[in-house]
Amino acid sequence: MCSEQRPAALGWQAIRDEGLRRIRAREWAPGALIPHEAELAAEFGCARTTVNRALRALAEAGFLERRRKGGTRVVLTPLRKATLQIPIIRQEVEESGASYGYRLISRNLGPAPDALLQRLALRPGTELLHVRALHLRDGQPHVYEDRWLNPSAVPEILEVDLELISANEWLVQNVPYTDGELTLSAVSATPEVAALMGCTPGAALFTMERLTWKAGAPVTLVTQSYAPGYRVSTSI
Amino acid sequence: MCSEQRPAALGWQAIRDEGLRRIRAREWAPGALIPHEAELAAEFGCARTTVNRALRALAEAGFLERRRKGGTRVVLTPLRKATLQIPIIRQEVEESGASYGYRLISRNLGPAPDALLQRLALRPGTELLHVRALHLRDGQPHVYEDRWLNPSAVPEILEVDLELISANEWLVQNVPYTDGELTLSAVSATPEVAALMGCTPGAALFTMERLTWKAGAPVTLVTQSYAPGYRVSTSI
DNA sequence: CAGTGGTCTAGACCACGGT
DNA sequence: CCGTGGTCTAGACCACTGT
Repeated sequence: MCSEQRPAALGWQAIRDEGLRRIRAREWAPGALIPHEAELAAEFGCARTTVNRALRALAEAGFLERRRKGGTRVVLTPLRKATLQIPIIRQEVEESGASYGYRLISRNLGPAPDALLQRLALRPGTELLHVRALHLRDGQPHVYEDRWLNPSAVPEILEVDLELISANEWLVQNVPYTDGELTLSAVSATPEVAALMGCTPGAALFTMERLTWKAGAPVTLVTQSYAPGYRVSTSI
Repeated sequence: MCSEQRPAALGWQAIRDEGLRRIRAREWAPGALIPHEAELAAEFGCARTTVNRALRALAEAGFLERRRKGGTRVVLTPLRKATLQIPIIRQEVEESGASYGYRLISRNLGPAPDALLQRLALRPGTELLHVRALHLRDGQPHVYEDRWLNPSAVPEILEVDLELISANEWLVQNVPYTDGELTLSAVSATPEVAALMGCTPGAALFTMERLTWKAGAPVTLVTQSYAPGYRVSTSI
């Protein structure tokens, strides 16, 4: 009946899945090169673009490593990746139906510790703005925040009334684009933090540290410690 | 000189950046619809495919929400996403130049607590394999692991000698594909765990809990608590 | 039903980076 | 140099879903 029958069109997801199967089955061995895009396109009977899309997805998921001219290799150590959403604390609190509050504890402009400046790649003696604050949830301490800001990267921050808006929100709304680094850890509450948070000294606090850069200059280093019992979930 | 001059070709990244700028500048207001792909393609003088690529990137990054027929909206709550790599403990240890060791603490097959079974959506009375183990780094306790396995999902696990290979590695190598859920928290070391880990009771332990599913059936629920001081970093 | 995003194609050019 | 992946194009058809 039909003379010019095309092979059933494979979607890029099908090709991705088949690639994943081959990786898992060791048909594509760890560390080994896999066929070129063109070759796979011929095998699967689709356009190279489609293969590209599939292999790109596998690379983003951490299964493959791709280099121009170098070809595509199966990653030796298949680290799984999880994407976790970094909440804006106010929104996270309000969306859970609780009321949000913010309390500034201290705000100081002055020379920062040398160890910190070294980490930020700043000259010794540079002045930073040091801000400590508490995020409240239904009036109870929810997150303790310790933040260093670099006025030479964001001079406007010195004019902001940090009693009214948290540095976090001001930055999100006013600093164009930042790349940075996120570090997660568990920290024991110091006596001082325990007093502020209303928890027992030594309690285990889930802690996120964010270091952000704007055009090569450090903008802020913030450490946020959540009240005991906080959990963050994501699907993998 | 040149008669048919094309406008300078914009890469999809440039369009993505311009889109991000408009979102940040509120030119595309939170919650509002943005122009169709075709419209933007006309504006930027490129193919719709290119616009699609850019908007898809912004959607994956969490700034936009897209629906067929519904159009593309700016997300109301711009949660930033971070992807973190879930290490295979053995590899993480060995790559840092340390030696890796694994010690099985206990292995019991029997009825599981009802609360746990409820969480796994299993019938009360179901038997699970309960495995506790220690991952060692240079002979020192590094991670305490408490794991529940569902033999009805992976019956082969009952035949595996868990003294020789950690359940984690066996699963990675033998269970085809799993989706699941990852939960991060900070936990205080119980006296028993502290004794096993060689740390002080109450110490803050960074803890990852993973619940994985295979075709609708729960495979394993594992809680891994890292020795004090552990940090996990990622770029954002 | 109709509008919007999702995807595929065939071809082309380019950028990177091993050899 | 030259092979490989990265990307763009113009057009097409499809899938989902709001009206």
